Amino acid sequence: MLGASAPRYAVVAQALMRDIERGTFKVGDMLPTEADICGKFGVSRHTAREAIRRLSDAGLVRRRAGIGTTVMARTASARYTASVSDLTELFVYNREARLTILAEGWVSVKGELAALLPGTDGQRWYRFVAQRHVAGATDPIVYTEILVHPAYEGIRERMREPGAMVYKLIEEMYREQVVELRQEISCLAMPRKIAKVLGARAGSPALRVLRYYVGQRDALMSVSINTYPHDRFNLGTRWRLDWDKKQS
Amino acid sequence: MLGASAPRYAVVAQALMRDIERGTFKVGDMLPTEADICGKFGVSRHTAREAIRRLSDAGLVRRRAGIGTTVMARTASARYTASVSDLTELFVYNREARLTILAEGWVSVKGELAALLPGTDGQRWYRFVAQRHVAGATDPIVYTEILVHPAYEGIRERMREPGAMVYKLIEEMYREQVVELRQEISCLAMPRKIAKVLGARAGSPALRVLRYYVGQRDALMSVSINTYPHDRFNLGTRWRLDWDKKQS
DNA sequence: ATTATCCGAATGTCCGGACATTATAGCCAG
DNA sequence: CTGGCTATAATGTCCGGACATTCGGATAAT
Repeated sequence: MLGASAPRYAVVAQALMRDIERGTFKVGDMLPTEADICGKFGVSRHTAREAIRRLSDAGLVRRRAGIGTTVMARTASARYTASVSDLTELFVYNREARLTILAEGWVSVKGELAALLPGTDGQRWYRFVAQRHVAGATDPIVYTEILVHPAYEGIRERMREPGAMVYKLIEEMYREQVVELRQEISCLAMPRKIAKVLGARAGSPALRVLRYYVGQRDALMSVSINTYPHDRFNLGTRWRLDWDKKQS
Repeated sequence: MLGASAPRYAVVAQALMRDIERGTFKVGDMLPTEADICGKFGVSRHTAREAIRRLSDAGLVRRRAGIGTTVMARTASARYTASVSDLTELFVYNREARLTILAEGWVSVKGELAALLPGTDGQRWYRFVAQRHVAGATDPIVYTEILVHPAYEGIRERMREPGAMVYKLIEEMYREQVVELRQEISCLAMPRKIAKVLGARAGSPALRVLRYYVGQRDALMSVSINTYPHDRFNLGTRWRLDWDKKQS
């Protein structure tokens, strides 16, 4: 399995992983303590810790001071991950596109809207109706409806600045980070009203992208409803395999 | 910055990070050696290593035996990442959907197809035309055209097995892993031919999902072209913020 | 019965030292 | 000038020990 010259901690880690995979230590069980491992393998505590650290890095175990080491997973699951350094990278053309606000104001969350905003029934959110278009192009590339939680209504003063992005403004003005972005993509026939704004044919294929901006403790901060004409949308994602969370 | 009770290695790590961010150590520069850090901060080598390990885990530096520690980035870039344990999770309904092959055979890569398969002009690939449908439903949920590199043609023998997935078969039969999946989503009017198979209206909104399965050394292993009717597609992705590659 | 305190067990932090491995640079012989 | 050897410097591995911190449970006090 491992070469003769493999470091001792690697040998110990390998053995422990094998035991976890075989079920000798089941998920939820406690791994032997560091002292036990030192004794069983005849290594120093430093080496035992180095081995356990590997398991921890791989997400196989969880360590807690005063408690011990708990087995969390049976195998070091290889995962496919996609990653961007900035959310704007997800928005294809949006980065260089300019936002033009068509209308704005307070709305009560009810009916159709309440279905979109879970757990906010009855609240009043601030809404922007806007479009984005790139310099030079005649038609906009997206029609967007942006809903902002009342706690962050202050951003409305700066939404007309060039390059304004809702989540960036919230992070700047309120020092609260967007911790999660949920994105849902579906497809529909271009509604007549939106078609007019976008200069597209009503009924032609269109993409609907829902984006939920979520902060700490699952707090919903903002939602945007984006409608793209079929000829102005293309979303690419690269999913790469990595089992070790390190190894850039 | 750090509390009075912060561990020493954390203090050292913080100081080093600050120096990197301020440009005292620029990207490409060598970080001081472990011995230097021991001296400058008055800590043991173990503590210095623990501190540097933090930087390494954060992707800020790269360590090489015999060389030293090189600065790789100025800031521990917070990244938004999405992750799945299995590629099938990306395919929404596909997991429980059954594949039915409508046609198969060898095709020469040229013209329209060559534009889709970069650098394979003139090769002969194996092609499946298929559909997937879930038990109970009358109409299929997706029309799919699967192209397989000639090196993996052997999978055709097992493609009719229930639950067959191209990339799983390649991994099983050829012991080569799919290291990367590139996915491109766009939108189009449902083509007449496909509409017939799917039981959808020609010209109605449809989603086109292109998937490139890539192995080691950027080797293109398989490509699939999927067409979904608008009412049978919904793609959700969760992007989470994490600056430390650990911290499950 | 409830609360407070103490103790033991486990991981976390930190020190000192020793030798192994890896890569560079420079010297030297061919 | 080229090839190989060696010295050197850096990180990697490993040991031993010590004390700190954290947590759960047992014990004692209310």
